[in-house]
Order: sequence, then C-alpha cells, then structure tokens
Amino acid sequence: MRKINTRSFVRATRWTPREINLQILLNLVREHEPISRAELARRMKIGRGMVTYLTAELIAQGALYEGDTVDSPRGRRPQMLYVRTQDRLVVAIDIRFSSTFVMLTDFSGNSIALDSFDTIPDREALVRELQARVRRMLAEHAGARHCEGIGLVVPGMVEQGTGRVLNAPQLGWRNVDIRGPVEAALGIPVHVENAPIACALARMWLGQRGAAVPTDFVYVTVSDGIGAGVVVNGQVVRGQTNSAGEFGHVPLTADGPTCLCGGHGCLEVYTSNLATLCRYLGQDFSPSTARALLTSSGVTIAEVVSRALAGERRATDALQETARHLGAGLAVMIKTLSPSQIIVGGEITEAWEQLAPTIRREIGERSLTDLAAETPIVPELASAYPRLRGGAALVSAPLFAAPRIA
Amino acid sequence: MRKINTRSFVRATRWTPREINLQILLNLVREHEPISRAELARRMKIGRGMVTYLTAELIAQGALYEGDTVDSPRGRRPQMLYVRTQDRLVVAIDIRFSSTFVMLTDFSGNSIALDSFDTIPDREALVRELQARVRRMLAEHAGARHCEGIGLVVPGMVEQGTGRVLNAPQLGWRNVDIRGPVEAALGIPVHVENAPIACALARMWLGQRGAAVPTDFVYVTVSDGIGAGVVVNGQVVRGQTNSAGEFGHVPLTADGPTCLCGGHGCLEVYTSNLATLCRYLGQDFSPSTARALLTSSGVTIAEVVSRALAGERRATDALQETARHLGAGLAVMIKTLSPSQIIVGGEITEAWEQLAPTIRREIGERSLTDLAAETPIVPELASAYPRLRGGAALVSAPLFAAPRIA
DNA sequence: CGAGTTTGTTCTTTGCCAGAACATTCGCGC
DNA sequence: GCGCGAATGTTCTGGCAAAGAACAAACTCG
Repeated sequence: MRKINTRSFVRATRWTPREINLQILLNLVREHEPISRAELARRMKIGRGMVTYLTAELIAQGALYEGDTVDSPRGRRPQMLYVRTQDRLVVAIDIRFSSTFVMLTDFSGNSIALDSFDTIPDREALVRELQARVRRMLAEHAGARHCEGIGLVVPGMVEQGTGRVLNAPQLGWRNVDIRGPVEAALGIPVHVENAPIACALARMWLGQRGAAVPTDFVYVTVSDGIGAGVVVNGQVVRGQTNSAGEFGHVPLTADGPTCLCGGHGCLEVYTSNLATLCRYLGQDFSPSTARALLTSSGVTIAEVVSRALAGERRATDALQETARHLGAGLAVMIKTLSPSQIIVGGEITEAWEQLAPTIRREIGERSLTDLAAETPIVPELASAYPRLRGGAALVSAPLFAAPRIA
Repeated sequence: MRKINTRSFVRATRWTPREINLQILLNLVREHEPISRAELARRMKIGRGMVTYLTAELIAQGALYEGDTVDSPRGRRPQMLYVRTQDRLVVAIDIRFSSTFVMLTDFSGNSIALDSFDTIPDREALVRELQARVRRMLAEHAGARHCEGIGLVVPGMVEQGTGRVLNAPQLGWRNVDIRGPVEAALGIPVHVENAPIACALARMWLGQRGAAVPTDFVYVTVSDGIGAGVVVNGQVVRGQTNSAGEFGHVPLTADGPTCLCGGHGCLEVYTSNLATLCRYLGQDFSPSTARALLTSSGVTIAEVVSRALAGERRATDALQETARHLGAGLAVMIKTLSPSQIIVGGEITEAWEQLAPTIRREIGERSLTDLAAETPIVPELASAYPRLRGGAALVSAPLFAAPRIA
C-alpha cells in the first residue's frame, strides 16, 4: 500500500500503459533471455500480437535485438530476443583515498578493460588525469561501440539529483561538484553515487540471470569506514538529507573509543580496516592518529588477511575481534530493517571462512526470532570490483527502472 | 528509481490510466476539499471534460459527493466536491495488556463513540465481549450509516496478508488468528496491524488537510516496550520477517541491564514506561520482575508524569533520565534512516516540554550533520488515541492507495 | 441587457489494448 | 511429396479512454 504524493505525482496519459508494458517486457527479456515472443505473451498474459507490437518498438529503440531461431519440439521455430547490452558501454570510475580505478564495462557490468592510478589530491588535476585515461581506454577498447555514460562512485554523501558530493571525508571533499567538470571534460553524461549505495545498486540491477533479486537487503562495506546501502521495497533508502544508512556510527557501547564523528563506541571504531589494523599492531585505535600510524608501519589490511589465512595467531585474533563487533552491528540492521539478506563487501571477506562462524554466533545471540537469526549474510569479494559494477549500474539501471507514475 | 519485480508484476491494461487518474483525483479532492472540477483540471493538467468524466465515476461509486456551489469573483459559480467519509464508518479496536479500547469513527478517523473494558485473557471470551460491545455501539450510534470495516491493533508482530498475530508478548499470543474469529462474530471485514505501524499509518493517511504529509518518517511508541513504525518512500517497512522497526532492542551499551529479549542495554530497558517507573521507585530495572513490582506499588506512568508536571523532583529526574536515553535511541534512527521527522507517542509526551530540550541535546551531540541534528521530533499525545486512529486508517487507507502496477 | 469570464458538459479525434483471423514454418505420417 | 496439426509470429478490426475543441450554463460588471 503506497501513498500517492499529490505534490509531485505523474498522471497517467494515453501512453502510460505502453510505457509500463514496455518496461515489464524489457525486464522479462533481461531475466529470461533468450526468450521468444510467444513465451513473453504467456508470461505477461497478453496476446502475441501485442508482443510483436511492443518488441518492434524496443528493437527500433535499440534496447532489444533478435537472435537466431532455435529448435522446438513441434511447430514454427521461435525467434529469440535479447537485451542489447554488449555493444553499449559504460565507464565506471571509483575514486578512493589512495587509488582511483577506471573500468570499461558493457551494460551488464561485464568488464572490458581496467585501469588504476594513485588518486591525485588536486581536483582539477584529477579530472585531467581521468579525461586522459578514459579517452585512451575508449580509443583502445571501444571500437565501434558507443559509451553511453559514466558512473562515478565516491566514498561519501551525494546529493540526489544534482550529483553534488556533500561530504567525502576520506577525499576531503565538501560540497564539491565533480559531475560538471567530468562531464565537460569528456562530453559523456555522468552519474555520481555514494559507494555503498552503488554496491547495493549493482546487486539489485546486475544480479545473475534467473537468480531471485532481493527487494529488501543491506550492502555493508567494510573499508576505512563502515558504510551501508539500504534497499527497501525495491528502492534505495536515501532519507531526507541523503544521509541514511550510516550504520557505521551507530554506537555499540556508550563508553567506547572516540570516533571521528565525535561519538563513542561507534561500530566503525571496532570494525573498520583501520581499527582491525591497529588491533593487529597492538595499538589502541584513535581515529585521528590511525592513518598516520598505518602509513608509517606499512602494513595493509590485505596483508593481515593473508597472514590470518596462513594461520598467524595475531592476525586471526585481530580479525575475530572485528567479526565479533561486526556481528553485533549486523544484528542492529536485522532488528531495525529485517532484510532478506545482508551482503558484506571489503578486503576482510577474503577470510570469510574464519569470520562467518563468529559473525553468525554473535547475530544468533542478539536475534529476536529464529527467522531473524537465520538472515543470510553473504560475502562479496573485492576481486569482483563491486564499486565499479555499481558505477556500471548507475548508467544502465535507469533503462530498466519502473516508470514513475502516480 | 524502482525495480520491477518480474515475479509479481501487474501489467498495464486499457483501464490502467483510468485507475491511476481516478486515484490521483480522489487524493487531490481529499487534500484540498472543497475543490471544484476546474481547479482539479488545473492541478492535474488535464481538460475539464476529463475531470467531469472521472468525477462522474467516483460519485457513482460513492467515493465523492457534490456539495453546494460557492461564490467566485466572476464567471460561473464552481460546484464543490468532497470525499464521502462522514457516513462511512469504521470500528477501531485497540487490544492492550490491561485495557481494550473500541472506537467508532468515520473514514477520516473522527471519533463518534468510544468504549473500553478490561482486557480478557481468554481469547474466546474476548471475542464474545468485542462482539457484544461492537454490536451495541453500532446499534446506538451508527444510525443509517454503514460500517465498512474493523481495524484491529495489537501490540505485536503481525503477518502481512493473513493478519495472523505472530508474536505479541504482552498478550501472550503466539501465532494467533484473531482476524478469523472477529470476522466470523461480526460479519465485517477485519484488518489487523501492529500498533506502531498503525500509528504511522494514521499519520500518513489521516493527516491534517493541507499539511505536508511526510513520506519518510518514524513513529516511535513509548509504552511498556518501545516500538517503531518506519515509513520509507511512502511505504511502510515490514522487512522479510515482519519484524522491521525493532529499535526497542537496539543496544545503547553492551553491558547494560538484561532485557527480556536476552540482550543487554537495549533502548527499551532504559526508556520504556516500566523502566521509567522502576527508576522513579528507586529500583533497578529487571524485565522479569518489573511488572509484578509495579502492580504491587500501584504507581502508574501517568501519575509519574503528572507529578513531574507538578514539579516533584524524583519524577522529573526519572523522566530526564528516560529522555536522555530516548535521545540516544532517536539518534540511531536518524543516522540509519535520515527521516524527515520522528513522531513520539506515549504517556510521557504529556511532559514534552520537560523532555524536549534533553532529547534535542542528546540528538545534537550524536548527529553527523547539522541538518540531521535538526530533524523535527514531534510529540503525539495519548489523548489523540493514535492507535485507534491507526485502526481507522487500516480500513480507509486502501481506498486512497496508489494502484499496484508494474 | 449584452459583453466578458469562468465553470461544466458534450462531442470528435487519436492512440493503444484486445482478440480474432491469418500467414508462416516446423514435425509427422501416409 | 503432400496434407495435417501445432506452434510462432503478423495483421486487422473493434472498443475504450485520453485529448482537446466546441458548446452550454451561470455569474459579474458596466
């Protein structure tokens, strides 16, 4: 049951049914390709004539294409339909504290080329560098294919609509327009999004064919901070001030270490990679000094994870402690949102086999119901480049989104 | 951007635009009544002819009615339209631990008659008592008007669709079908809902005319426990297992008092009315003994609140402590959901002037941004019977809800 | 009392869904 | 090789609702 917003509704016109049915058809093809017109007619419970009519428009638009006919037990051989994704390109850009990644993908998020460089603090220089690298990448790998958009992912709050980066502490950006300069430099439409939300969008829109796509889930990113992209009723939760999903600053205890946010005992001060590293080094976590300490020590989270996998006690202990607190944090998400699953991303997922039992136990101890305790917790490896896939989703998803009506 | 669920979509038919536009029109009349056809045409950006056509159907359905013509500076006098709510009745039932309330209202949630009795532990006897009281109430007050539904509100988890009460600890109900027996006893369709969600629905659907209706907010109920009804993107958040919104069991600190849920330091053990009362009596809170202690002492939360209003130091101190922890709890909601406002219901709101500064200060200390710190916190007095209004909303809201398409 | 203005109704046109009819293409059996 | 049945895909006609013009109604003002 959804309320109609009478201040910003979209009334139905004579073309509305067509818009809706075109989108349903496109999504059905996407999830069941290859699929014939007759099969689509059965699934949508409309006549085959209607399907011919609708597909003709989608083919003319370039959204679908016809493949070969295939064998069938009897009768005329059906002609299969596919979504045109392979020759429609996206450049996904992931700007992080230390490195910036650029990936060329198709509309399905399949990687074509990958590039990375040290993040340049000066913003104008960064845009120039991006311009050069994206142009080179397109020249070398695009061929005749067309790049239809750039999906830019940043570790921070992004204003919906304008694409303005409101606050990205790791980059030191406050109220920065990154979309404008990049769009001007490359002449391609740019979409900007917060990293955890982008990861969630990738899960929602670029999921495996045939896999049940969840409509209520949380994507938790464990890196220098803890972020979360929350999806409820098939839509991302942004909240009034674009700051929803800040589970990283939910306190686990009132008298814990001080966090950068000014609070005490935030989830983040126990479970971020910085916290895990400090623990590994035997140092108390202090948000102001952690970064300096770690650059001087030279140890990275990837190293701690691989040492834990190799069986080094100090590393496994540090990670177990992280897992304990992470479990407590995930329990809060389960209580407040009751998601159908939680996806965890970040370097520590490489050691998931060590972490999972501890996380599961902590959740079990804190769950209100047995069903809640069984909420699937799914790791996503950093090697799948979830942020970059999210960037691809930013560009390709609007093609498949439900039309905004009423 | 919303994803189309290809497993349970509703395709658009030839009548879909009509359905959508009828609902938009109905909602516009509701929020701007009295309103003329010409004004509706301007707001919907359609021709007046179309409005005549659509209103004719709504009038035939009995959803709208024509009022008198009114003066206008020049030209033909417009004929005003109204939503027919006054002669369409709802029986709202609120079953609580100690008392059960029955209210007869119209479709706008306006009270016509109110009745209450001690909650009967035996379920069959309770249903018989409800049957008798509802019948008497309808006989005495309904007149020629028709009761179109019963909205039943319970303090516990309710399964969407079946109306089954999965777990209501205060009533000792587990997996109870209350809808079936009441429907059978009275022959009127029954809708069952969890109390905090019902309160949120009342806010969303029975808000004041002309007032901006928020599409992202949280309704927090402070009573024997802490509950929350969460609305995101104009829809209630239920989650996978109908257990979303359990902010009452989010821990504020890891080593606090033990809660009934088995956790430690839950928001509920600091801020529920039981906790406040124990604090007032100078007793440590223990969930298992609290209820017995309070029945023996005979003090109620309403008394503590009135003593605080009278200036009794022990009472104001107890409430201030509650407000401090409640502020910490609300800060968690603001961080995770970024709502446009939080509504607080319960007896303690009578002392809101004492509580508000403390709550505001605690939220301010814990907010990530200035905007978040300014999130409006709005009290709703118990005298407004929010649960019963929620019961009314359960019946009347579906009439106004957006059609389910795509 | 007529001109001007606004409201509300009626009527025609246009576009899309719905469903029947038709064309196409295959396997199978004689 | 040819007819038949079956399934796919296309075309055509009908009906309904939106769009918008034309018209009727009702009021004010000079």
